[in-house]
Amino acid sequence: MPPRLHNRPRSSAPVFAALGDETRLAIVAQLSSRGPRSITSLTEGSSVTRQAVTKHLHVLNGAGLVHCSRRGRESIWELDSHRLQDAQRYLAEISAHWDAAIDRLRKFVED
Amino acid sequence: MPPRLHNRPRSSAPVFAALGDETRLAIVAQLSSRGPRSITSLTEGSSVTRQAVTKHLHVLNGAGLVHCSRRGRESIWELDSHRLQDAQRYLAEISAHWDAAIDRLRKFVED
DNA sequence: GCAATATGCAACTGTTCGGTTGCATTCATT
DNA sequence: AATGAATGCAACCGAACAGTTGCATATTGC
Repeated sequence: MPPRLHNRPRSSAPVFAALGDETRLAIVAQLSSRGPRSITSLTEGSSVTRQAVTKHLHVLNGAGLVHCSRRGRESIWELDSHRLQDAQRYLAEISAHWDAAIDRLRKFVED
Repeated sequence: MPPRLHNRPRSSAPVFAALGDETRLAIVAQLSSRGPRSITSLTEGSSVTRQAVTKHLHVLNGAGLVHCSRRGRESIWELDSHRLQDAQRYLAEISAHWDAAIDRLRKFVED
């Protein structure tokens, strides 16, 4: 593996921000369940304009959650699960840590 | 367990939106690691105003991530891990489902 | 070549958001 | 009762955001 510089752990906040919109979350869910799709295909399932979907895709791309590849006249967007898993781990750590602390507190109070 | 009406599974988008801000994520992390705290105590660790912290706490509260209880002249804010775990599960499902689909696709292509 | 399809780009709009400042209120302590 | 500490409330501001419309560009298929 090549050594990578600038490798400090980036915050998960941008990922959460990207997922914090109903439309975008729906896009992510659709990509996850129905596989890589074109913009028009993604727009059909949505209630907003194609351009709105395009914008959301770029936001998701900026958060490292999706990437696209051109195929003919359409661009196929695909999910990228790494950041998703990072965010998931982050949440797991926080709630686990919290629950452990609460448990300790409860046992302490019960004495 | 009392039967709860209006129990349809609420979207995780509001939770993600609440976590999608650096300041709020820092507050959550601080509550998780240092336990329930007052607003002033949370403000000390932050770079913004007390009122800003207050606003963020209300946003987190709106997403069901924290709750507060008055003690004397200070209000103690506490983490609420349920929604956090919901969101975590949601992310786990999405990425797991996606990875499984990708695996199937790879095996299919390799034939 | 031409019509239809798929996307890209840019400007514009109303709303939400993060943050601040100023002032009022509540509570503890002496 | 009076001072200080902790919080609540409200108005305000600039920036970011979600979404739209209009038009340009590229690609497919007949």
